[in-house]
Amino acid sequence: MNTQTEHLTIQQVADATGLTEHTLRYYERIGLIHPIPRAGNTHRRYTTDDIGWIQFLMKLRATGMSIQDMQRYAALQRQGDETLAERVTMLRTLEQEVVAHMAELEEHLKLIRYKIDLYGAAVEAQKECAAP
Amino acid sequence: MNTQTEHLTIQQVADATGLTEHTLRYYERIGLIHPIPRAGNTHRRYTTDDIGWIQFLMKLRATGMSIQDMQRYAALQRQGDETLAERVTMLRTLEQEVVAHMAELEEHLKLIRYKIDLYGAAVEAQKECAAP
DNA sequence: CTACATCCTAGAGCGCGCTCTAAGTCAAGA
DNA sequence: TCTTGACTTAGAGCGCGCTCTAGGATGTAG
Repeated sequence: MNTQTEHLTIQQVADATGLTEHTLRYYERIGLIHPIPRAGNTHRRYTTDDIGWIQFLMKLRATGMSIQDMQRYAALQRQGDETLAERVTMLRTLEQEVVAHMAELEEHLKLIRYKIDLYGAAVEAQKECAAP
Repeated sequence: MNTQTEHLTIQQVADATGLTEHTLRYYERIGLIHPIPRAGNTHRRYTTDDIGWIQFLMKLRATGMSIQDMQRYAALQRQGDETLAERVTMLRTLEQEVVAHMAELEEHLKLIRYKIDLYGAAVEAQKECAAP
């Protein structure tokens, strides 16, 4: 299951994920990321698995999941398999929220496009009137 | 073009739109809503047109447009027809952003569903093992 | 050994979008 | 006349999700 191959610095992980070093430390502090083992008891050494988890976190964020819910999810994840059912429940809830959000966006997109067409035509008309 | 029929109190507008009175005053203060005329020089009296505009604002917000951009849009709107072209440009930009955002959500939705299926199956397997 | 980059922690600060407070005005009804 | 309650303003406060600072420790190349 684990494919921990490298020992990556925080900078490398920042580059790989697009998060800043600040944010990576912050995520660890608030429990979104497990306590990263240290080289010489100070400098963090991440694994490629950690990058995978961080990228998953970023996807959860991008769907609109709150930090609080992500903390809950991360805590469950760390507790192991007996929390699978609860995690599935969380994901199902998220799925429904995302679907609803997309439907709302779709709806608003229609209005935006309607206005673009309407105003776009008016702009064309303005140009004609301005012409000799 | 205008269909101003009623003179509505701020409370009625709050009820009609779902915004709070606080937020309505805030939106007016920062220029998202034009200065609402007053009854007896104090109490605001909205029109049904105002409600339409506010509902449009709420849709812009729901698409993710920032307050700053909405201020710009509202200012253009008040300047009149010669700003139509610029407003169309803003709407086109917004359209693209919404489309991109929806594509991202769609992508993440796939992952969420994949995990639901995967973990869901694992949960079923757990139940079977627990059974006599 | 020195210089320099990189990393560390704890905690303060920030931008956004509201949300609420305090103190006061005003109008209508008992 | 008095009370009640809806409304007003200016400005403070808040929750979120980072983002940055200060001050210090550590690792690596020359």
